[in-house]
Amino acid sequence: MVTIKDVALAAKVSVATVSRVLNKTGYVHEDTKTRVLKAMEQLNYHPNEVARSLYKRESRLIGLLLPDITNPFFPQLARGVEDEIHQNGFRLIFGNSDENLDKELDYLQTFKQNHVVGVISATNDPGSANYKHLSMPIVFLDRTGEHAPSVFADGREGGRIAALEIIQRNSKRITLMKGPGHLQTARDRFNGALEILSGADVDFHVMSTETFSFREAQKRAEELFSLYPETDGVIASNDIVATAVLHEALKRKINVPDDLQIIGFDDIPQSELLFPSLSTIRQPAYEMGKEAAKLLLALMKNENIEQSAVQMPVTFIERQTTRKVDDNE
Amino acid sequence: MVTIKDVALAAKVSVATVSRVLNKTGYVHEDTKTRVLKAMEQLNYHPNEVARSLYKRESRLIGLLLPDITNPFFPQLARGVEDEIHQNGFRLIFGNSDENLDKELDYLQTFKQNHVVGVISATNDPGSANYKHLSMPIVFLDRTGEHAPSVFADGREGGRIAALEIIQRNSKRITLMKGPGHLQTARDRFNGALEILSGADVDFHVMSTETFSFREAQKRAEELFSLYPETDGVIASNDIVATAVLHEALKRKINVPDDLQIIGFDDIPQSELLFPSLSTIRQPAYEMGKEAAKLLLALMKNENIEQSAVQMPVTFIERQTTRKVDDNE
DNA sequence: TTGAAAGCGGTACCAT
DNA sequence: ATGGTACCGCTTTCAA
Repeated sequence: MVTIKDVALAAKVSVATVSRVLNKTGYVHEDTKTRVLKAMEQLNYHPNEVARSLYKRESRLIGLLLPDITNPFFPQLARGVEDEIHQNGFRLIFGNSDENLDKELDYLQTFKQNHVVGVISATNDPGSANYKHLSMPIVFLDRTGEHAPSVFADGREGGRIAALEIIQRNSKRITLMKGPGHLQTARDRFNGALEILSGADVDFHVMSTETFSFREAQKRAEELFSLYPETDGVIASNDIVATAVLHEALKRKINVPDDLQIIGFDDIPQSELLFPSLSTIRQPAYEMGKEAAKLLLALMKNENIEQSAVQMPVTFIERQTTRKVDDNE
Repeated sequence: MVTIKDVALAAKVSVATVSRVLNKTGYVHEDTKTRVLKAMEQLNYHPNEVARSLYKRESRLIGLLLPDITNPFFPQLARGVEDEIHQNGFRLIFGNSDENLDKELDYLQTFKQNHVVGVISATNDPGSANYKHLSMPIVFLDRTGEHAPSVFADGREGGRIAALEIIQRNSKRITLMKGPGHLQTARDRFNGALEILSGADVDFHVMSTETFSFREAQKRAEELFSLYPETDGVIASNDIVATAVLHEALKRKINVPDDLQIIGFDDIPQSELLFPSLSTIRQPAYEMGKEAAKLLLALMKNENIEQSAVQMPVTFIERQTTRKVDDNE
């Protein structure tokens, strides 16, 4: 491995000088700078980040903690984060936490041990002790943060929009699926929808799903249609659940969207690929990842950011599981 | 930050001794060992990985390079890798290469600068100069490696199986979609299917897709049905393309699987969620990730591994886009 | 069985 | 404008 010493030798200067041109700090004569640069070039020198990190007590690494990259909502987030930090010369240490606080703590620990300069976490529990005494900037992603820096979508508004749109399209007996109670984001969207439904002239009932797994959603979907066969509109807690409902409806030869409308939440990539394609409330996942990265980068430079909770807008994506809205209304 | 020095002070020993108990190396008296351990405990000491890495010239980090985590095939791979290395105390530096050799090189470079102990790469071009003089163990993932360590699925066999299964189920006029020519894996599965089709009593024609994007696949699917309306079986180059074909077929009210059978490739998670759910050739992505990690770990310990190209089996996943095979045949 | 000290590859202070 | 050198936190000889 070629070190700063080799470069110094080749350029006939001291390591201090090489360090100066490397970091563009302090005075260094144009000519010697050229010599040094040439030496670096010839030797194909790349500074050892580990040595740097040791002295400066900070690396060019950022920690990213996601519940499970295998869940289709998260890759978009991850990609947004990566694209943004990569531009700024940072790299990612990545881990899946499985919503497990011990695993989270373990990762946070190794992040620290590796001198990461900041972390982005999509934990369910931003209030956990894990984050209390974290001695570095952190931003929470996809989690409503009370006081901590965070980036999240406006779930409550999303819930409202979903309810409004389905009502506007004349569903009268609506089933509102409630996602896992321990997820703030799921609660928000549920409450938003509930708010509108309670104030509208429609019948509705609520059905809970404890996870976002397709398997469980399938079971609940079966129950839905046997218990409430009169349902003509479903507001699902996310796109996975909506997919399960659609699946079951098609299996029962229910006409979607004519006899049953379905609205999902998230707009994961495959929602568009379903047939009929899924109408849903879109969270701008990629952009959220980017925003979180931007916020973290800002936090790293400047201790006091004014706007440290950024709420991203959600939008209704009209596809084929909802009817066209009647112009005459 | 609490350092080894603090521990030494608290335990009234030298840093050397602390280091010894930390690494379980050399002699150290039971009693002093206990004292040291207690001091670590009390101070909540965690060794600085950066300092370690600097001295030893190797970290506990592994580099993972994927084309694009946003492509639904890759998260499974990533998860498999992570689970395996995590168990062994390693962590991941992760990057998306976008199949771009410069980005790849850039990542490989920063991996090195951070003292990663090995890399796992799903590059399209294992032969690239990028990997020629890489001074650390590497395993290629999802890429047929000629001589380098690699883990990949048996694409050729997958192609054969797809053709066999669709023929067995009585498709007579088959369209074989050919994936991007620059991807070895796509070529393999194509050639496997071609091998069987050419030897069978069926009509077939070949259609190329240059990417695996859903957009392009949609266009090609439209063309497929307008140019070859008599097609009664499609072997797609992967599940994304298969999904587009299914989409278009349903749009045209073609009865799947009665009048048209479709077989995909990969078995990405959403293939099961389609309606009708997609019959496909499954690559065990999660297991492939795990295998790659295992292989890398082995490579790191032992220079000479006998079996360094591990080929994983593919399986036909019978779902709803293929007909039941007739028992009487 | 333990400790002193050199060294990993940089950075930054202090001289000159 | 440049060089010498202490230091970042740990590991590993070497001596005691």
